[in-house]
Amino acid sequence: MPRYAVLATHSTSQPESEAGAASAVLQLFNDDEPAGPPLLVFEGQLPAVVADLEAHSPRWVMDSTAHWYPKLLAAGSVIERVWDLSLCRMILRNSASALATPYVNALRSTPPEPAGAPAHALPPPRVSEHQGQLFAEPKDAAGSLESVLAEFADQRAAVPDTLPGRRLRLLLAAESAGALIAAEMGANGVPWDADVHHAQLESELGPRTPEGTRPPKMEELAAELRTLLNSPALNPDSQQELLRALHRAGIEATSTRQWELEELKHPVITPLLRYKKLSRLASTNGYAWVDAWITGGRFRPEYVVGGVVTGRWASRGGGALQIPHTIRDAARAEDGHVLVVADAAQLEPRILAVLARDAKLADAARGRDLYQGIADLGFGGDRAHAKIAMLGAMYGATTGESGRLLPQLARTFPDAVALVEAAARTGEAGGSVSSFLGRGSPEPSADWKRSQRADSAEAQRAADAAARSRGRFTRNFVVQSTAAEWALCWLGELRRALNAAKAEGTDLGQMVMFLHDEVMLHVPEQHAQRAAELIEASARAAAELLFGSVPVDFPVGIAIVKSYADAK
DNA sequence: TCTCGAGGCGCG
DNA sequence: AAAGCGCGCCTCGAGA
Repeated sequence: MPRYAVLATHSTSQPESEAGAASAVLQLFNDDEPAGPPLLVFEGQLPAVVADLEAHSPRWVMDSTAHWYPKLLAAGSVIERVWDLSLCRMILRNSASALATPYVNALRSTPPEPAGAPAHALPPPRVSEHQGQLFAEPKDAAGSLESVLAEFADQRAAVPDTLPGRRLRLLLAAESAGALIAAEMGANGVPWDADVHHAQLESELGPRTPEGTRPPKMEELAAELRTLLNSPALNPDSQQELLRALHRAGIEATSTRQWELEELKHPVITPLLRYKKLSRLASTNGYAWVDAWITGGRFRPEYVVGGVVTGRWASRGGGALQIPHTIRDAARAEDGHVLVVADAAQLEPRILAVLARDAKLADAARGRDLYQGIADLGFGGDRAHAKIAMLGAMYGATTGESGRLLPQLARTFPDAVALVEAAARTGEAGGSVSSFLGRGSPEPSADWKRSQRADSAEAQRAADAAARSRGRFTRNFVVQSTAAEWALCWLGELRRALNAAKAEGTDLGQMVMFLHDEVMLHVPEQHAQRAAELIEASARAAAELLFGSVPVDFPVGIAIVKSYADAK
């Protein structure tokens, strides 16, 4: 009964045999004792070996779930639990809850990873306590057995047996589980009806034209713009040309942003805004997008766990997290199925209520409509103002209506406002803040630190602006990162529940999409209600797992629909 | 010719 | 209605 199954790349100088190269090496552990020698696994045999071992529910240990798991999934092998070294490494690097072991210190002394780089393509630093140095160029991104074993031990040793340590351990487990879910969702994909999408494009843009040419309805609008602006050669895709043409027509715009154009009164504004809308649709989610991303009736994006500093997922390719509402009608359940779409209602202010132990805000958060609750307690029932004030407090708004409403919010919910203000002050001073489970905000960059040593009035203004900007980041970080943890726990609990149901013989369907605080399941029609119940139970379990017993509700809105467009 | 930043806008 | 946070993708155009 192996407790851990460590998966690594088999590195050898031996020439490939007739059977092919050994692609992987497996080391099983009973508790902390190796259960026999490492096991070489040849190309193509790995999924079967994994599936066999999975009967014992080991925790798999691997450098990168994103590297290994898609191959296993493609062969039908599902993993229950994993410890993802790459993801844990990123968390430990920034976490104030991690012990300052040589391993953690070595991580912290490496230069920050380039922002936005693909998580599994980052060069994984190899740390050896014996040599006390980092190897910048690993032989293989999937890791050798020696390095995987060493780093696993290093990572476990970096988590103390304290309350912050136990929370950190939960975070590492949840992040790793997220890697499994992300790979599974990516493999499942959102059921996508290309015909519906094409019909939508045709009605908006007109019939498909050759690549590199303007769709008919955009061409018509472009002609109209040229006439209205008296600019026969205008290319409306060029901001510079467009701005010049607007100025020539006496329109005093400083940019071509939608919101600025909307303020202006001129016959050209309406067709121009229409052109920009269509242009966006055509270029980002047009015919080419369907060609590139819809295969076998599914949209299969790549989710990037750990791709956002706050712990949210990012995505790569297809703009999976930015699917516009206008084309969501193309996300359609297959025959005999429905989409069960659930979203956590006003997640971030509810999280703030817990973080700040703000009893008043917790009162407001009891029930479905938190903003109405805030309005009733502090804004004379004015929901719109309550919402603007709350969002402004979490984002750091200083101007406009949102800024003006902040004092009113602070009077009613002093603890909640004090918490985000304190996070802002910490960030402005160059400090770091943390999520509830211990995901730390990144250190300020070297440029930022340099900016704070201003030697002139002008530089001082820039320094202050940079400080305020970082304050807004850390202010939001505490809320967004903890919300991401709640969502991760929600997904983890839901996955466990779905797998348990499956083990008992009921296939409730697949998780097919995740969007920060929203999850979509593709479910056999007859099980829709049961799936909805599991989603709600998972939300309650997530809050309990994360926070224990707290007086804040985390309601989820659930829609059972055939088309994603009908989800809200 | 290619790369890369800015501007803009889609999502939460 | 936009503003304050976090992202990814597209186009243009400047510069190597």
